[in-house]
Amino acid sequence: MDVKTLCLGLLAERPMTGYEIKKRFETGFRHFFPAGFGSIYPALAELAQAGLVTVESVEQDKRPDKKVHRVTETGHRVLVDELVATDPRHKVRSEFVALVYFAHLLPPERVAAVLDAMMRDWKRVLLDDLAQADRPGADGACPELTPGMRFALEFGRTMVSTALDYVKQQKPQLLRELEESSRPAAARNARAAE
Amino acid sequence: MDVKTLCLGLLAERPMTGYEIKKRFETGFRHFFPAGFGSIYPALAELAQAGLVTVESVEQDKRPDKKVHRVTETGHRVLVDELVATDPRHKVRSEFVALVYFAHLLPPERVAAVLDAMMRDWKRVLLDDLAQADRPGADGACPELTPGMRFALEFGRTMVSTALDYVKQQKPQLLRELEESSRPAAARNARAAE
DNA sequence: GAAAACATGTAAAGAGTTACATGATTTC
DNA sequence: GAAATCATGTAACTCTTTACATGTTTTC
Repeated sequence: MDVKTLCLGLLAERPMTGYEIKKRFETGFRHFFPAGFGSIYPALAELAQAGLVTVESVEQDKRPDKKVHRVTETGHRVLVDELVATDPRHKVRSEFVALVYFAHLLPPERVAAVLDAMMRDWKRVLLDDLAQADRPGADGACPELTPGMRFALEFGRTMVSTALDYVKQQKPQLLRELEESSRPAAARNARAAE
Repeated sequence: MDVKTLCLGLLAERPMTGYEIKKRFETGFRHFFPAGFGSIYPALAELAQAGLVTVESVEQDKRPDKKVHRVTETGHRVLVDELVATDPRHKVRSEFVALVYFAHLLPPERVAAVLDAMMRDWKRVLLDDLAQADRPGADGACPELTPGMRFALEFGRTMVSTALDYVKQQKPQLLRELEESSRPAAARNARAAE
């Protein structure tokens, strides 16, 4: 499954512009399928070329035309086929965890900064992105959430808060242990320098 | 950060062959940074060419030569620089959550199968991969775990079991709700067919 | 007799990220 | 005066995935 299929799925809810789709990816999608303009606009162009969506240009003054995309019948059929054929995978790629894994190679202050930065990020995701997604009428939200959407949203919240709690709780112990194992080395270095 | 840096970091523990590195990626790394032969072998070749590791060929009969990789002094410096400069990110890409998000477009049996497949997968990760990683002396495990490694491992366990628990707990409700919202449609269709 | 473990790689295709390119309006 | 919102896109780069290619030994 790629960004193209996700766009098609979002458009099945209601017609949208690329810009609106981007907003949907940010709120409530970011935590399980990140995508930016650089992948969304080309995806929409391909969908249009394949006849899976139609594009209607809406003029605006002092702005580029809005391009409203609508799923065609073929598009809907292709979407369902694609979804049925997709294997459920779940991949994590975390520079954060990798950095912690190699924490023994880093200065403890840097490790502390890494943990803090990640916690800040997750807090923002919880408060800004995921909190918005179920307010009907909120910007970038879906008018009415299906059971699957609620499941996905709640899954995201659960995972992000679990991650946040884990880091918050383990941080003091990690830093203590790192300093304990680096202090003897510092002592050795000091002796060697004499 | 890419597979190259991760390989360099693993080699900083002790010299290894590509095959051994692959095993390390499978046990205890898979949950936060997946990589296969297709990315590991080219990464090792690049590290060697850049002088960050040396390669020693060890003859074996009836098998291709083992190639043992060792980090050079330059390699170690480059590794630390790279780690210090890396921003902590944490990305999830989940076809699984996407499928659930679009569950209303799928037959409920398919949704049930998707949930079951994912739970099976996560159970295997917990029992096969993550369970091995801290047994010192176990195959593909690190001789002695640093505080950071323990943190990363426990983080993985926490996240995977949280995901598993969430799906296990929410599955009945999701399926019930999906069938409730599809049954009216079936009724409509039946009426329309008369 | 089949499957898994051991052991290395290449090549092409597919996908996503980042930076570039433009520009008015509104809000802080 | 700066930053965010609205609104579109392209192009180059980087990276990963998948399939190909080969072959023995050990375990079930």
